[in-house]
Amino acid sequence: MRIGELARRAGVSPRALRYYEQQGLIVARRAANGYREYGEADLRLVIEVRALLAVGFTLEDARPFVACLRAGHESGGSCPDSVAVYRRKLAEIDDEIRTLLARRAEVAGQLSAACPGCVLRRREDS
Amino acid sequence: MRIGELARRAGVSPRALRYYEQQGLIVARRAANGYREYGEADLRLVIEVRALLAVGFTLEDARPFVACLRAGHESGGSCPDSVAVYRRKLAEIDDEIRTLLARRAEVAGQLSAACPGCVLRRREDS
DNA sequence: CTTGACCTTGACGCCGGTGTCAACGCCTAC
DNA sequence: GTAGGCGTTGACACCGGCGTCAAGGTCAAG
Repeated sequence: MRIGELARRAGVSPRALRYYEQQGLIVARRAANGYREYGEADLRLVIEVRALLAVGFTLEDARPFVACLRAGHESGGSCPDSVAVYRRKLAEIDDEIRTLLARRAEVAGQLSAACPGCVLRRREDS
Repeated sequence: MRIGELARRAGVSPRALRYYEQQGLIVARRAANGYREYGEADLRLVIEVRALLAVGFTLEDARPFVACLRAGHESGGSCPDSVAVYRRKLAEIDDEIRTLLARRAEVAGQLSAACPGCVLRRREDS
């Protein structure tokens, strides 16, 4: 199938697919006229990438997953490199959550300091 | 004082101060030779802005705080517009935290699905 | 032959807060 | 005079994942 059909089926834009190829993920073979030709397996790759992007992964993060699928594994996350990325991502997310919680506390503190009584309506702000 | 001294005292770069001015915050008066001239009050403004940026506010968010300080209030957060920004920011932060928690759960779920036993070492992943 | 839907590559725009460089002016000290 | 340490404006670079437009090639249907 060509890029338009794959894009429709995967729910992405052709531009995104070309970008993925430019980044070295999901490289298509070319027809005689220069058009990109994709197979069914590529649809799975795109869906995997989109799922990863949706949960905050970068394209760089998605690389091992694509490689894992292309290596024939049923799940993109079942290879050691993918698992490593999973772990790293979990750590990053935890860091961000901690940062946000600290910020939230800081902002809430500033608010209650600048405008006493403004935050009181809630209970668990101690 | 001129821009270099203010920058040193506030712990920011002259470039940042020019940018704040370009954005309409902390506009300096000009000396005869065109140099920016700042007063002590401006130091407080810069410090306020930096404190807000440090907790995730944008320059746009910082605007009411600067206006509040320039209006003579002791705290930049004690004006109604500032309080509104505080509240909005708290809501935004809470949203981000919720999003991150959902992502964390999703990633942890995918990891445990792709690699059963990888996540088991911890207890509170239910 | 022409239309029109599809494809190609290349390149700029976006967002925010700067860093960095260019090319120049001001002012003091030697 | 001149060195050099300050200031000025203007403009490009960055990051990521595309959107969007430009200018053109391909191919099937009418």
